[in-house]
Amino acid sequence: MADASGALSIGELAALTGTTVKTVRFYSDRGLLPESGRSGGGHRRYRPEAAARLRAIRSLRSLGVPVPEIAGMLEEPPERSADALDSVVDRRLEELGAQLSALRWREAALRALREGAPEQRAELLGLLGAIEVPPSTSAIAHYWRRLLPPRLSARLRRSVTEAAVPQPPAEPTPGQVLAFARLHALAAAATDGCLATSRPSPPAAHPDLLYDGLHEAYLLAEAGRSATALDCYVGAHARASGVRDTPGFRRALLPALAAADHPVMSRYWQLAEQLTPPRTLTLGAADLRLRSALAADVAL
Amino acid sequence: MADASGALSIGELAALTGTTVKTVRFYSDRGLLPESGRSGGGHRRYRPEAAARLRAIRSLRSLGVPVPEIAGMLEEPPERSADALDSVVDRRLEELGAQLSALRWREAALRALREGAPEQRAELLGLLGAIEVPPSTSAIAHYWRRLLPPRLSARLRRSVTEAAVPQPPAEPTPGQVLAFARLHALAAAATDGCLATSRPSPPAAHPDLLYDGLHEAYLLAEAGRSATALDCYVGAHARASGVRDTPGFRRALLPALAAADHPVMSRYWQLAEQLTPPRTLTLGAADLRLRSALAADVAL
DNA sequence: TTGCTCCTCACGTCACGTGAGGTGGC
DNA sequence: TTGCTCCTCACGTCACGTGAGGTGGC
Repeated sequence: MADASGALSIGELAALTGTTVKTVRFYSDRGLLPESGRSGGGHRRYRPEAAARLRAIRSLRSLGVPVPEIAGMLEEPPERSADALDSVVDRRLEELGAQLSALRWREAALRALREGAPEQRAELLGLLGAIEVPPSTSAIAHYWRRLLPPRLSARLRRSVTEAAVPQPPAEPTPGQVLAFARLHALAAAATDGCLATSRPSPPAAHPDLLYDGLHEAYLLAEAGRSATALDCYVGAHARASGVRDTPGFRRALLPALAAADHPVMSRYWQLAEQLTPPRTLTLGAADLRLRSALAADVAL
Repeated sequence: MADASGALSIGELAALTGTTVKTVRFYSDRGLLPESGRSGGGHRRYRPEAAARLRAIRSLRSLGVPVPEIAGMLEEPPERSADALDSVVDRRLEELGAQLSALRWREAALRALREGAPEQRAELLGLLGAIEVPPSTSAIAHYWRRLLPPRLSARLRRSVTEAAVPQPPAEPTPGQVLAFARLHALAAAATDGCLATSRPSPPAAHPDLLYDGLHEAYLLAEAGRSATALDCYVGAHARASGVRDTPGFRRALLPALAAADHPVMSRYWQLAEQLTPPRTLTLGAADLRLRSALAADVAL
């Protein structure tokens, strides 16, 4: 029981707030909870206001705010305390967002592992273990940077890479985690292996002309403007080679594109599609669509 | 470089697998990664197979499997290893589920705090800090168990409590977290305060008859069978008092119910509704609907 | 005097990372 | 001999919980 002056012992304070003596001692030693003094025998004494302060500390702790941050907050003068709380809460929300996406990714990865056939497990474990949690696209982006023509401008190198590298979804399905892991493995193998020489398109004399034109063609194709898109697509290839778009060029273009194809690329786009939001074309799918349009056009 | 026999030094093994020497040493000391021996100077040596084992360990770690569990798995004989992996993965998925719901709850709680007006912050912090993360319904269930008539059978006590206590949602909105926190505070205040004597219904001579009948009436009301529901509702009250359902009883029932009302209860149901799935009636809403039906019936 | 509370170390948790201080191996 | 690798302690992380061994206070 509190004495006549209202001072509390550590046990009373703990009981009053539903914590433990050990916890109160811990905060006291860290300076979060000032003692009003010590008794003759060295026992801590607290003022009644300490209960409210302790409850506030415990509330913040239950929301995951670390002890040093709480200490910093409590040191602020009263007029700054609202702002201090705000910034602590905002920081916590950011951290929580990152933790949540990491856990969601892990959960989907574990499900992918469980859903796999027993004899696949070892392979799956290797694939899944090779990606970070949460995942990083840097290996895939690096793969693209090496794949693009060396003479491509930095601007196009950046924008093509951005368009070609799928973003890991915030709430991935097991299949998407697996697709991402396979993409990662594909990129890693190509980067430090012999496949680094494969190219998504035939070598072009003027890569900037080619990629700027392709970009426009893909946008037109996605917007459903097939005829204009095809002209733009062929025109880009023609300009890149320094020639004009003629029926003969169109006939020759198709086998030239097919010759530059690499099986790894179709695999890449197939995986990337699984990571792409619905109703959005990957670059690979857009290219494929334009090549069919070209084939139909040439066949006329 | 590995020597003629293929043995690896700790640094080679680390480089080969993309880990650090410190990490390899750690697993070695824990017995997860057997050394093939030591060199004259005490340097660890590893067989080439150690790389695959180390990669498997790192994969499992990246999925959050604790080191002792990995150690247990690796000690299993090969024919049990698939099962061992399964059970490790299942256990991890369970833990992850619990962690995810705790984090989602925390996130919503922090958002609720941020969305509140500055002058409310202290009160909100107190409310939110009083509930566990993830939340427990036990305080609210306890409130109900004390609230129900002492002579009610254990069966009905359980089923009424189950129906009256809302389940915390798996993906709560900030508003829902706040509603749950307020319910919790309401229950806690009533349990250890003077409000524990408030009753949701007038004292009944035969509480089992009353609650069984009310349960049926609520189900009928929820199914849209209003007329039958009203008869059932009034009948339950009549039987519980040992009388028959007459026009006079109906006229007297309405004020009797109103007299037994308590403002805390309407607050309770208002909060509970925010935690109830859409298109589902709370007991309170069902009761209210039946009382309006009774009022309309009496007014005829 | 008997319980109960309270005190101060010291250690454990989990998976390593970071030195310190010293040595092996090409 | 010079770098580089490797060795073994020992300590730090985070927020307490768990004793041990001793004492205050009614």
